[in-house]
Amino acid sequence: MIARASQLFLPTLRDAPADAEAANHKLLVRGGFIRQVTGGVWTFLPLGWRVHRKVEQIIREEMDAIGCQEMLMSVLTPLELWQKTGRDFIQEIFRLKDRKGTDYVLPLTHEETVSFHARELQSYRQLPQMLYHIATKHRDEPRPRAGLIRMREFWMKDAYSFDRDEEGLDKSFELQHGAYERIFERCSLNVFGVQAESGMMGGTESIDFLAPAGAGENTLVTCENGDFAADLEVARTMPRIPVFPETMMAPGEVETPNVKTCEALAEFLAIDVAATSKAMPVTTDDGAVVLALIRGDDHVEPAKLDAALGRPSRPSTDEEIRDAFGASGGSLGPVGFAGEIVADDALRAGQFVAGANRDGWHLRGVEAGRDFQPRFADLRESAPDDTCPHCGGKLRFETAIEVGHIFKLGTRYSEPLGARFLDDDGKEKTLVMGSYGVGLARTMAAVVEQSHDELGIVWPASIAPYDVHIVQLLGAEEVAAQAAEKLSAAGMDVLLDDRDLRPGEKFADADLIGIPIRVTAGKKSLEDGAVDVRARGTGAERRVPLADLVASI
RNA sequence: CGGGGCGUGGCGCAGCCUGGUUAGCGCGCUAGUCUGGGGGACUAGAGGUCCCGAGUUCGAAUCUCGGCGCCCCGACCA
Repeated sequence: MIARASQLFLPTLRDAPADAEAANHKLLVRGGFIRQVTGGVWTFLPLGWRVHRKVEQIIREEMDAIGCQEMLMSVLTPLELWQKTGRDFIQEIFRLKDRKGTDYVLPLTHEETVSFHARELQSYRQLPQMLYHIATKHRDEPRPRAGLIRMREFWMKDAYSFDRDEEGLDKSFELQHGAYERIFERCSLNVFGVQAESGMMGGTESIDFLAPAGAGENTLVTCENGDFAADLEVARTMPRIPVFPETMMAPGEVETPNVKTCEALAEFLAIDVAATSKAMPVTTDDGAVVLALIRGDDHVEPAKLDAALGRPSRPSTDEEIRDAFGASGGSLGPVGFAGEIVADDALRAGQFVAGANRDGWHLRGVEAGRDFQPRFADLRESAPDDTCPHCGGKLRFETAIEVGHIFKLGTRYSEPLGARFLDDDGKEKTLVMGSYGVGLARTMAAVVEQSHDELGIVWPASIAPYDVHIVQLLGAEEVAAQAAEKLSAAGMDVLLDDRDLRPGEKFADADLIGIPIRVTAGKKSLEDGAVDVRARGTGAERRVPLADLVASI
C-alpha cells in the first residue's frame, strides 16, 4: 500500500517537549508516533499504532506457533474475583463502582479471570492448555515515567498455562521461554533473560527479560565474557578478597571515639574497610529487631534481605536500636546480641572488626561461628568492582527496561479460585499454572532506546511503520509515483512524502521517523532515470535505475 | 508519599523579583512572491481562559493564600 504524507496525520516536531528526557520519549513524540493525554496515559497516533501493531503481530505469531490460543478477556472485572485471591488490596489497582454500587477493578493482569475460566477444564485429558490475550492493562502507578516505559494504561500480551503437575509446568514454561527469545530476536531487541524476583505475583520461579537501554528501572549486571547476566536485585557476584589483619584468638575491645562509619573505622585502625563489618538493624513486620550483618564496604540489597527474612522489614528506629543493643548506631555488632542475626555470605570466613554494642568501642577479630551464631544468606548489593562468579571476568552495570516477565505460578491462583481437574488416578487436583507477560509499548520503547542516533529513530525492518520512505522532490513527482507503485505492487508498505516542503525538511523528517529504507526521487537522479536508495542505519546511498528498484531492495 | 523544578498561542522560551500602554520573541501555521537534494528569503496575516479559584489593589501574567496538573530524583513496582 501507499500512504501519502500530505494526507497523513503525522505531526512531527522540530523540538522535543521540554519535559521529555528519555530517548524513546523525545523521539516518539517528535516523530509523531505518540502523544500524552495525561500522566502515564498515551495516544498512539497512526504511525505509532502501526509499529505497535507490528510488535503485536510478531508476538501473536510466536504464541500461535507454540500452540498458545488467543482469546480476549474483559477489562472490567468484578472486585469479587480479586478478593478470592487476596490481591484486592494491591495499591496499584484502579477501582470503580457501577450505578448500583457494585465494585469493579481494572486488572493489572488477568490471572483471576483466566483461572475463573479454567474452572471449565475438568479432565487431565484436556491438559495441557495455554491461553493468551493481547489487551489493555491498567495500573494506578504512583509515578509514571520515561515516555512509554511506565504507563498507567498499556497493552500487554499475557499468556497462561495450565498443567497437571510441576513437570508439565516446566515444559510449558520452556515453550514460552523459547517463544520469548524469538519475539525479541524478531524485534531486533537485545535482551537478557535473567532470574528474577516474583514480586506481587507469587510463585516459585520467574525469568525477567531485560533490555539494556538509556532509560529504565532495572539494573542489569553482565560479565564481559558473556557467561553471566542478572538483575542487580538478585545478582550474586564475587566481592574482592579483603586484606585481613593478624588473626586473633579471641575478640579484643578497642576504643574508637567518634567513629561512626566503617570507612572512618578502617582509617582509624589503619586496616582494609573490607575487613570490617557493618550492622544494619531492621524491624520486621512482626515487630522483631533482626541484625543484618554485611561487610564494611558493602551495601544491603533490600530485596535480598526481605527474601532472606521471609518477611518485609524496615530500618529500626533509634529507640528500637537502644532497647535491643544497649548502644547506638555506629557501635553495633553481633557479639552479645540476643536476637536473630542474618550475616552475608562474605562474612563466612575471616575475622572482622565489629561494633562492641558499647558506644565508642569496637571489637577486633570477630569471627562468625566462634563469636556469634548467624544464619548466612546473600544480602549484599553487587558492586562495580566485583567479578563474575563464573569466570572472574569484569562486570558491566547498565540500566535496562523490563520488557517481559515469565512466572511459574503453581497453584497460587488456581487454588483460591477453585480451578481443579480430575487426574487419571481418579483424584481431584489443582491446576498448576504459569503466566507469561510482554509489554508491547515497552518493547517498542526499548527498541527506540537501543536503535537511534542524533537524527532520530532507526527502526528494524520487522517493526518499522512502513517498509520504504519515498522522498519526492520538486520535478520528480512522476518518478516518485512510479517508484511507489512498483514497491507497493511488490508487497511493500510505502510512505510517499508528497508534501510541498523544502528538501531539507523532508530529509530531516525521514531521518526522524526512521523507516529503514529511503528512496529519493529528485532532479539529480531524474537525469539518470533513477532514484537514490539510502539505508537509514548506515547512511549508505546508491543510485538505482527505476527498473531495478524492487530488486535492489 | 518525601525532595526538587515547571505551568504564558501548536512546540521552545522571555516577561514575574521591582504590579501600570495593544503580553513579547524564535519555530510552526495561513496567503502571496521568489526559491527548490539537508529545516531558505521577503511581505502580509491568523492564533492567548498568561493552569484554576479566592484575595490584596484604582489596576494582577506579575503580590498573597488555597487547589490542580506535568517533569525529574527517591520511596514504590510483572
